[in-house]
Amino acid sequence: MCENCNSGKSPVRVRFAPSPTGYLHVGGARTAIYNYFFAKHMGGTFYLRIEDTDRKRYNETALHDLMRDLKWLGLQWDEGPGCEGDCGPYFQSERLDIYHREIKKLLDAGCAYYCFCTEERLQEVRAEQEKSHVPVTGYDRHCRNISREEAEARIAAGEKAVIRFKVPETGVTEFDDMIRGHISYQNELLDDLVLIKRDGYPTYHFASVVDDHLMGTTHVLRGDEWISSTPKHELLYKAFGWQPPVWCHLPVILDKNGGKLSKRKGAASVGDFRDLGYLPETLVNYLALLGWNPGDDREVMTIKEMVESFTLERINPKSASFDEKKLQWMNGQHIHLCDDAFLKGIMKEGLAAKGIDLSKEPEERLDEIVKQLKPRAHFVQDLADMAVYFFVAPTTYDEKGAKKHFGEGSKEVATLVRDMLASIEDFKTPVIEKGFYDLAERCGHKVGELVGAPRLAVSGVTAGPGLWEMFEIIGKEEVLRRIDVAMPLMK
RNA sequence: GGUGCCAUCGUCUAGUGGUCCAGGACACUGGCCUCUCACGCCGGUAACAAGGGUUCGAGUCCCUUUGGCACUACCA
Repeated sequence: MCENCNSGKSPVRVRFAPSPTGYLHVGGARTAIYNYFFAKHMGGTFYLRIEDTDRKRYNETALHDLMRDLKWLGLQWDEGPGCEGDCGPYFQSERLDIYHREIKKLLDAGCAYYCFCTEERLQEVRAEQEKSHVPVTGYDRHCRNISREEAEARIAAGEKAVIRFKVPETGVTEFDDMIRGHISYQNELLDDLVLIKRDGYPTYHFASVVDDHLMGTTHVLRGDEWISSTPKHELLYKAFGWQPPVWCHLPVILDKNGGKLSKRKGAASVGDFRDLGYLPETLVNYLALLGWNPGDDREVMTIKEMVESFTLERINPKSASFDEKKLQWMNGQHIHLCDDAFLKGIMKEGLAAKGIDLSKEPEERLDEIVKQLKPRAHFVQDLADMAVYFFVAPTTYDEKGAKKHFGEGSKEVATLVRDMLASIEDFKTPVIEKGFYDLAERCGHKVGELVGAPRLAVSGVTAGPGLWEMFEIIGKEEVLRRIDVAMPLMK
């Protein structure tokens, strides 16, 4: 073990310590983001530790997805699974010998004891407490005074036991939280928590304290839900004679209505948002801003910029509501920030998935399409979705648009436009534009009255890039052909 | 029930006793740009939870109330 990891003036070492039981929730993702930002800002180490001590809930797929999602977000860990460092193993299930070694210290020091209470007895105690409305709840310390000798004899005789922490019955446990300040708990309200379970695995409380110390963790940035267990952890550090880390409890992320963000009600995991078409940069940026700000008015930022500005002092204690509208806006902003070549790649993939063959497409034509679509995209798949008609003629026409643009008189207008276009030799944007303006003047229409029907005929929809640009990209012959095809639908 | 945490526009937030009749962003909305839709630009609506203190002065400090959330497992 690397006892020297946390010796002396140790640089920052932080961790993300998920338990592989389900998908990576955005709340968990933000915890990872803050840990990552802090480590990188301080020039420290960000490590990943897998808290797989619950054998019933362990899920192999969850573990795989978790690491995939973290990498997708760009939060590559410096140490952890796949990047062994000096403090491994990074799976708690592989550290059982360590926990047993450490629990012995506590047992020897009289800070922990064996407990033989059955599940049933515990339930009865709990039920009794609930019924009588006693202010102090939790384990009644039934086995607290069984001597070490007696306990070991009973275990040798085949009895099963857990090991509990001997929490002081009086006094106050205090600690400082980086973002909430000073917090204190009366010890009498704390119960003797289980450290080692009946199956020999440690509980979260024990394993995380032992590992955080042994792995040299200097700052613990974790979810709010841990705040009420922190006095227990603090007491554990004290029992071991170890220096506790700097605590930093992060507020929760709520849904639009202030409730829990859950899959049932919509997107809640990193994977959900990826599937929806969000860029990882967007998600990281948005999540980071949910509870933190750089201290100035910047909002759309790159990961590099956020790392540079990140400080714990600027994290908010207040829980925040997730606003997908703003996320959407921000995705558009990040799409603007992407370079065209990258976006072209995404568009090509999307089009290929739609069965469109791009093998004969000149790259310059694809570049031009990306240029036109980029400011209009809010989701990554918008690029391919909006690009389809550049390659395939529409087979249907937007219903509302047809009502508006294929109505009385549209055939006449379309014919005029068609003939004008047919007469253009150099089918380029400025020439097409001039053609429209000249035609408008000639026939006494406004340009606006000339574009609706041709746009719908050629693209099938009413919204999109500038018509002249669109026509140039699609090309003269095809534009004329599409207008001809739609002509019978006009009146 | 107990304990703890939290509390500025609908939402994310700035604000660390005077420079705040509270600033920015999203959303909403009026307008500009314009061949459509976006983008962009200019404007508008909109908040210090309530009540007590402390202070010459409070969004900022203290107390109470209210509300929200978390924990109260041999799950994390």
